[in-house]
Amino acid sequence: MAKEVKQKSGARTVLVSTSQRVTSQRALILELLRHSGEHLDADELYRRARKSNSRISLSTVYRNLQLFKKLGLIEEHHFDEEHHHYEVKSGSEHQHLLCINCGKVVEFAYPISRKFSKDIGKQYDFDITDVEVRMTGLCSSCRTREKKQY
Amino acid sequence: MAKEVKQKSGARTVLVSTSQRVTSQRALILELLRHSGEHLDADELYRRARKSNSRISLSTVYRNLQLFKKLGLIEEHHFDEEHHHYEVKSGSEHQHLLCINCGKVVEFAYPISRKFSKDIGKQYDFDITDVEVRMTGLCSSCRTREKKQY
DNA sequence: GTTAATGCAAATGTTTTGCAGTATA
DNA sequence: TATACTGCAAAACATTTGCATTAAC
Repeated sequence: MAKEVKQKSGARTVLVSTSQRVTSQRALILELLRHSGEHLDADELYRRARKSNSRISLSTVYRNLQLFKKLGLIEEHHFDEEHHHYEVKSGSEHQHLLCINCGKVVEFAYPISRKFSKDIGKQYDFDITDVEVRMTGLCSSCRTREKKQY
Repeated sequence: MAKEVKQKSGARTVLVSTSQRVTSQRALILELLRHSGEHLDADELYRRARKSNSRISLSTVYRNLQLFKKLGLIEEHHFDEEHHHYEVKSGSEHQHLLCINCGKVVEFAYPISRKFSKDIGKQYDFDITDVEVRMTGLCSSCRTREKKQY
């Protein structure tokens, strides 16, 4: 199991220790994920990466996102039905609040989840490794112009 | 906003009241969703539907799943990255426990979520309509043959 | 120098769409 | 009978893969 790593140098360590190569593309993708507060999808990441490296390919982005996920460097979220979104693992548990209208994502801390997951795990005989809480609704700005159209 | 409907006749009412037609395909799809305890994906639903109606098309399945979702008759889940899974709305809050190895899904009740979502909603000025808790881990049977391969 | 990683293009798999025909209201 | 719904085939979309080239070790 890959250990949790949060720092730039940490990511390098993980790559080296699992005998993967530290390429400029990997460094760039991690850099972009780390510095954007948002949750990026593969395509957005690709678009931004091209600004620094115009020859980078979308498959490289996909391949490395998979790798980083496997190594535990990033987390994957399924906010909407279209794309996956990625963010670097922060270490601290955090959950998501999602506006169904504008798609805004807010993170919040949910400290009880640890005790709670222990209980549920015991009850159903599951060895729980991850808890995700997602709340959806209308954010304040969308609420003011209160029209949800289908 | 569509009102919550749980019964067969209820679904018909919703369709009629929104001036949609009650077709045999729609009845069949709802029937299948209602009677399988599992969370089906579009393709599985299609496969099962063909047993009763061999001429039904996959696009009809997709189109109607979208419609039912919009009408609030069913819920959509993104358990894995490949497909969406659907289940009829039960009314009662329930959350999911997911085995990362075999994909088994267990539902459990999480009663605190209502109070909790109220707090979070107030804090971030969100009007929260839906809470989803998803825990992932290893189920007991997968745990016994403890090999997670990548 | 070896071998893993890349870029490209082509393939895959899921979901959507246009349109002519069919069935519901 | 009017028109919403269906089935089909083709399109669109995200994601993956094969392979020759390039770069990290």
